[in-house]
Amino acid sequence: MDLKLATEIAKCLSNPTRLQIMEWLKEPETQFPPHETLQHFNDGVCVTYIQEKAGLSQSTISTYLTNMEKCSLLVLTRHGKWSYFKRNEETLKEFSKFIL
Amino acid sequence: MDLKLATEIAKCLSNPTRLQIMEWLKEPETQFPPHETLQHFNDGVCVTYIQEKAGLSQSTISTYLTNMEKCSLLVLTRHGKWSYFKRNEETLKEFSKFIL
DNA sequence: TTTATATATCGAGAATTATAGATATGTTTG
DNA sequence: CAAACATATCTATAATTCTCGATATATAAA
Repeated sequence: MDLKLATEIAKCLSNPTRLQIMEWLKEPETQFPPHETLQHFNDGVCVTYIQEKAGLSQSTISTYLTNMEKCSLLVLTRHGKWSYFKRNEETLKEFSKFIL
Repeated sequence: MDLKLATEIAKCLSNPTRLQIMEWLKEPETQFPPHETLQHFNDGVCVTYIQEKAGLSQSTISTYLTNMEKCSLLVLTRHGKWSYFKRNEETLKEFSKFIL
């Protein structure tokens, strides 16, 4: 973890909606309805569910999630037409270690 | 630590200069010259030293530090005409706990 | 292979942040 | 008290971010 990456990560966390998404993704089972196709949350939550819960536009949430994935805060897994996002705990630990 | 405060903290950390200041303040002895009046770094580092090292204007650095203190990332102690800033490790730990 | 669905990307205007110079405030020193 | 020094605040402009609607892309269903 270097200064540049840590800055990008902090930028992602510096918006209430994005930070809230990170919190929601700690416990997808209690925060989101189950997915029809996937019977578990192993790969995270689809964009639509996150978008509906956040209440912002589809394009905004998609951009958020893409950027969060680019700095490795989130892991993206595609299944068919769906994109599932989950937290990358390793990055969060490294970021914590960097600032502490 | 709630979402609002955590967002403010992340905002402070989302700028390379501010994040760098937080890193410098981990080891003031190795990063800054000794202060003439204070013989230790117990209360942190004065604004001028930080400003000179960062290379931005006095007003910009003063604003940075004031905001970082407002969200309790830094602790301010005044001695005469000097303002000394040091890290608030407790806040950093709480922030880490919040995101992990 | 047309249509519907899910997500990504583009372009633009509004809102916020970055940063500086000028100036104000408070402290020390002559 | 006047001058010098350290820091804080004000004001303004440049740069960046926020956020959306429109549109593109990719997959699935009819």
